[in-house]
Amino acid sequence: MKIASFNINGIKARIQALTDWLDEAAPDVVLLQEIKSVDDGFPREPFEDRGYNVETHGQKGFNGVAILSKLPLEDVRRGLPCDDGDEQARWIEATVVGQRALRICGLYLPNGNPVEIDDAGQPVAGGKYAYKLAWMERLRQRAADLMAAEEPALMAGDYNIIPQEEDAARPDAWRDDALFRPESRAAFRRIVNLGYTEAFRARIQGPGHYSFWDYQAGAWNRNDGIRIDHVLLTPQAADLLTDCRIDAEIRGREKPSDHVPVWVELDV
DNA sequence: ATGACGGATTCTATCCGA
Repeated sequence: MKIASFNINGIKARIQALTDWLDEAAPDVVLLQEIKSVDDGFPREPFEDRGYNVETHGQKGFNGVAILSKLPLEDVRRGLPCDDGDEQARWIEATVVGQRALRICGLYLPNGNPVEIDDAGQPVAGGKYAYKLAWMERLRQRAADLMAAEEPALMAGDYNIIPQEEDAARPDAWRDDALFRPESRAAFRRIVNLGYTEAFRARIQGPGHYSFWDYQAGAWNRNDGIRIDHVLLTPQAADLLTDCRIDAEIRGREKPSDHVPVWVELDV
């Protein structure tokens, strides 16, 4: 089963690029981020015509996540638990019903910029950086519950985290950014250290592998990228991992997203 | 260099992203 994550930066603007990629890559499941659409405005037909079931968790203008699946989806849940009235649509999960049940979670982790830190080094309450770190703590709690279930499950999406220096072409340019700050990377490690396998690094080592290139300043042509889209696997899912790739080349096509898909193949 | 580029809504301006 081929499962992909793709931050498409606006579903309505990406119909052609997304359907072209779907026809070539033929993923069984796609976790989409930044659909930038309300549920009723999501263009379902191009995907249903290709045999995908569609589940969305959208909001007006920004954010929004969705699942496309050729297999049936059950027990769809929207939003992280204990979200305390979080209005931002950043989490959707469901069970893919195949020969073996697989729990899949799609996430769009907050960017967190600008970084606001007080004199004691604490994130300023109400700021975007504090929101990012609080969201990551809620994610950690959900990740711990998933781990405790001891079943095949994955959490994939735009984590807005550069895990290591090798995951940025110019790490020094990101040193004080919310994507690379020590607090952000530590929060990411607290999740991975619950026992998750970061699929890409389980398969491929070394620098030069990116999933995002800014639209500005010719970042793609200079390969000035960062790797911020990740797939985390429970041990029971990691046992099934046979491949993980980043489809970087589609960044050079017409009207691309600024992110590219990352996908895993699971022997299920 | 509080810039650029691109998508969306508030739409010939502004907000947001990374």
